[in-house]
Amino acid sequence: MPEGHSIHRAAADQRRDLAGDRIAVASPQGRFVDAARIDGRVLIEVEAHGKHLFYRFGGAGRARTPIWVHVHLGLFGRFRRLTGVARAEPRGQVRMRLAGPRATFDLSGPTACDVVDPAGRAAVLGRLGPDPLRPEDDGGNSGLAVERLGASRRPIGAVLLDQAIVAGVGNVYRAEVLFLAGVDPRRPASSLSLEDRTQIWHLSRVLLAQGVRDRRIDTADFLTGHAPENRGDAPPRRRRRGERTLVYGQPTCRRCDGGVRTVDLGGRRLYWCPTCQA
DNA sequence: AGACGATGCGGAC
DNA sequence: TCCGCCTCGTCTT
Repeated sequence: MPEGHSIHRAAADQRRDLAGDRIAVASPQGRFVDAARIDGRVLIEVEAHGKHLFYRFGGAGRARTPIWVHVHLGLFGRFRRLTGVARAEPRGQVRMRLAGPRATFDLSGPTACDVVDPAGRAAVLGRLGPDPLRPEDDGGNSGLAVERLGASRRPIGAVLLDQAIVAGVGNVYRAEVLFLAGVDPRRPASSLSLEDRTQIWHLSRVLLAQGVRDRRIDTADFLTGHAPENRGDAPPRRRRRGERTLVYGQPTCRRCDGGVRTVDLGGRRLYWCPTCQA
């Protein structure tokens, strides 16, 4: 699941259902050793930055410095939202359970789930480029993102996955963004025009926003003009697996029907259409 | 029942 | 550049 859209979706859900309440924090599986330090505090805020999630908890006793929990889902991490009778028994390996009066969220399989101090949080944020899903990054930093996208001679397909350049794009959205931009992922980033780089940033924003809104990646509508922003409030039709992307994981291109090419780039599989992305 | 792969990343070499 | 970690749904036997 987890590219930036999953993290922003989780932050919005948990902000809505948990923030402002006293939260019972536990680690049924036991590997979140610091759960007891957070248990019973009030959750003040949930922040998403790229693929990173931060929870700010209120002080306990004399402690004044904010205390944060940092979560990164990695490849396998996921949240389950539980309400009512379903809330009792954790299913599978649950690293962290956040239980408020209104809902419970179970976290399993994260790469990171740790208590950090403000300096620790700042260190993580310092490694991240602008996040297409953060409004202030689009307003104030889109120029920075567009500039960074062209600052390297590495292939644009590698640059777009670099969280220090743009924070939140993962392997699926990389393929889909470059496909819709009509850009060959092997091209050196520094050879792209300003228009290309601006378009890549813009598409990153629009496609990630689709994922937040629909709770899953489904870019098929962007080919037919039925993208979420044109759809009103109609709920998205649930497509079958394998029908939700234009090139990612596809044997043939959904636009021209030609063969999709793949190459392993840094251990990640990159998909593109050599005709539509010439 | 068991194998396999996945939307990620950091560290060792 | 490769390896290891994290978990679970899906596929194969």
